[in-house]
Amino acid sequence: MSRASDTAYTKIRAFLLSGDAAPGSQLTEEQLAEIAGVSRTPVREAMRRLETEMLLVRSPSKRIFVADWSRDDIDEMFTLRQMLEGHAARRAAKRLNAADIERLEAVNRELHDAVECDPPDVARFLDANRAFHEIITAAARSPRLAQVLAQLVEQPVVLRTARHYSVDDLKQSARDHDELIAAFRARDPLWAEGVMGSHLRRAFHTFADAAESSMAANDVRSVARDAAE
Amino acid sequence: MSRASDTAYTKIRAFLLSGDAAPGSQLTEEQLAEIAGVSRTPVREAMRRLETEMLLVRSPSKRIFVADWSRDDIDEMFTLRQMLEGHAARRAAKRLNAADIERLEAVNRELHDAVECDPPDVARFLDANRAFHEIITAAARSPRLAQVLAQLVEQPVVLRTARHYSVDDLKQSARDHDELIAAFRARDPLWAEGVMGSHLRRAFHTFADAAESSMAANDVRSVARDAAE
DNA sequence: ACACGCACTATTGTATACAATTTGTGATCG
DNA sequence: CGATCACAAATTGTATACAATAGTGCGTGT
Repeated sequence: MSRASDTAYTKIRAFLLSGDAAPGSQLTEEQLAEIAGVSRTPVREAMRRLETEMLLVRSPSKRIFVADWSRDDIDEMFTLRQMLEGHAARRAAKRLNAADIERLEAVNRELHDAVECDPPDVARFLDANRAFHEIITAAARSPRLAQVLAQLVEQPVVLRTARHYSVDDLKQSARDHDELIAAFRARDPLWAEGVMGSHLRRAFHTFADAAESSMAANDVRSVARDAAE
Repeated sequence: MSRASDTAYTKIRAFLLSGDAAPGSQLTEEQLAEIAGVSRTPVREAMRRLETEMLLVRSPSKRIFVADWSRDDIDEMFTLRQMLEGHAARRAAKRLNAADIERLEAVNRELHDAVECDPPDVARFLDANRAFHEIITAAARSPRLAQVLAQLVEQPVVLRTARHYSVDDLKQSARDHDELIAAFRARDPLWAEGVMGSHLRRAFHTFADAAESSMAANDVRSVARDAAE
């Protein structure tokens, strides 16, 4: 993270996830430069990245605002992820070798541990979860697919989702991973795709249910603030 | 196109498609700045965009090279497009209104005209084709889907593909569009998805066949140069 | 009172100079 | 002869100053 533009990216991203950034509010390059502690030049590069990740949006007159996702946006995100990660799982099933599966199991043991300790360690869960999905994406051996997915898997959403998980949800998530590994061992692409699909779709509903019960209006703003505490 | 960074984007892109840029060759920011006639700052922004579109590639040491697509890359691109545009067609079938369909028909009449005149007007065909697909993508009403697709539909590939089209291929393409419109009129999502799928998959094979027969090695370089004349 | 326009402010866009990093080259030593 | 280190050249990265543009508010004329 030595490069200033990477520093800027990381810090601005952290700022956007911290909850101090109200969705829909305007930001200026200078503000962000101050937050990141670098000049505007690297900030602009970081902004481009955050824009393609849709964490920031630009008005027609080039001013920048904190993204404000509707429930439909989140739905669409999970739908696309299901389609693309399902495809990744299908390809991975044909390509994963014994060593890869070994790594998946190691990561998933870590994930189980994070869930079963008391209290569950959500940060560790998230790390292991991300590693797990990344191994599968990498095994699909499709650079474009990997790139598109990276752009689509907004960690803020994953984070918010995980915060709404009950212990049972977390355990079910770990069991999904177990079953995925089984599908990979069997080299069964359709099994893998199916498990991945229900895994992600359930995640969406966990999020949507929690969001609905914890907010008044039909958007996710209050959830964002809630999750950020 | 007043902004220098947009100018840079357009000009560099044109340069990359012109064939003067040998795939795999290194470029420097300064060279590109000269080509675009602006300073390095806007060039860097343009480069970021071209990088996410995978027209440019960066080495680990941050040097930039003209992208060099393998046959597998192209295959993967069409596969992802089929998946995502199929999804778009499915959604569009449920959302297109009478006016939208009217516009689709107008664009497709234009496309038919471009094909049926002698000799066929490939540039007009490409314009109409792009417009047609964009109407459908827009009708899917999914900003993320639209963004991902825009990134995936590399015009260079579409261009190369179209250059290999015979008159019959062009006519079949126009007929596919006719059938898509019929599916939309019937509001049948699965019909629309199916037609879109075969439409794109056939395009891939037209490209792959032509590429194979017109080159010695197992890559697309010679095709790229050929298409660029 | 309201619309219009004009100046002023805030913000983004571009160029350039300089710093940091990487790569290439050649001399020196084993 | 080959490896390695040091230094030079090429390239990318960052900061800053200035230019262009969009938004804001105030004053004036009707």
